[in-house]
Amino acid sequence: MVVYELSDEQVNKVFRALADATRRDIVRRTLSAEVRVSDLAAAYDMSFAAVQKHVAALEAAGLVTKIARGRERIVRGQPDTIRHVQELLTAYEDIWLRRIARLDDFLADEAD
Amino acid sequence: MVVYELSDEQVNKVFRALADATRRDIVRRTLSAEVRVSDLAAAYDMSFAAVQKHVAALEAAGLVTKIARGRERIVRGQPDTIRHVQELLTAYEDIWLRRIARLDDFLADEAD
DNA sequence: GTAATATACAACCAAATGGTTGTATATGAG
DNA sequence: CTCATATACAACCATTTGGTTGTATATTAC
Repeated sequence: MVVYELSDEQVNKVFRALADATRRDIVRRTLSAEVRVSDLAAAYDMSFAAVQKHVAALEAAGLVTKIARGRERIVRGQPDTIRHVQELLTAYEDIWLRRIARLDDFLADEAD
Repeated sequence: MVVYELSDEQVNKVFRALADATRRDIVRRTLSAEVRVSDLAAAYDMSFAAVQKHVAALEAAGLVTKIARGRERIVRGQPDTIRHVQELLTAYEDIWLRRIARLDDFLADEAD
């Protein structure tokens, strides 16, 4: 049920974006409510520009989108991308399960 | 059903480790079969030491384990850690779903 | 015992990352 | 119109990353 494949580079960006506690917190906040960039900036002990960069990284990864509302920018989390990563990890689990299945078959054959 | 919580730093390492196509490929290979470090090194167009570093990053993240067998090191994927990341992402989806539920409640109240 | 193999690890380097400050621009308030 | 607010973005810097080569050590093969 995958809508479109992400390129390796896109997948890199998504995982890279999630590899930072501040960015994960931004994703959490923007999934539960729409917030302005300055709301986010107020939440962390770093400069506005630093938070801006984190939001930009998340946006490039497709984990959030920014829409203009007057002079403000509303940041919204993108659950679709989260789901996409989950599907990717499920594919890894499937690889593992197939291996287990092969081992089971092997053991069953041995028992004959 | 989370067995133990991963620290922010551990989560960082896991996502960081997955943010590289070579490392994701190593995870795939080691999930479907046990391979030696040199088997992996033979698979990529980079030095043995570079592959060693990738394996070390995955090991630090808990995505693979290395066990000694004579002079060889057998690398095995760790599906538990994959599953842990999936659970983490499910928590994000839940945040989103709770938001949707709140919005639904709000709309239902409006309709009264 | 000697040679070959498998791995480990240090030192080095270029590029990317994650922060900073400073400046510019667009919008809203009075 | 003027001032304050919200954002954008460039330049800079220290640290980390992802690769390299070179050297050392442990195990296996002959």
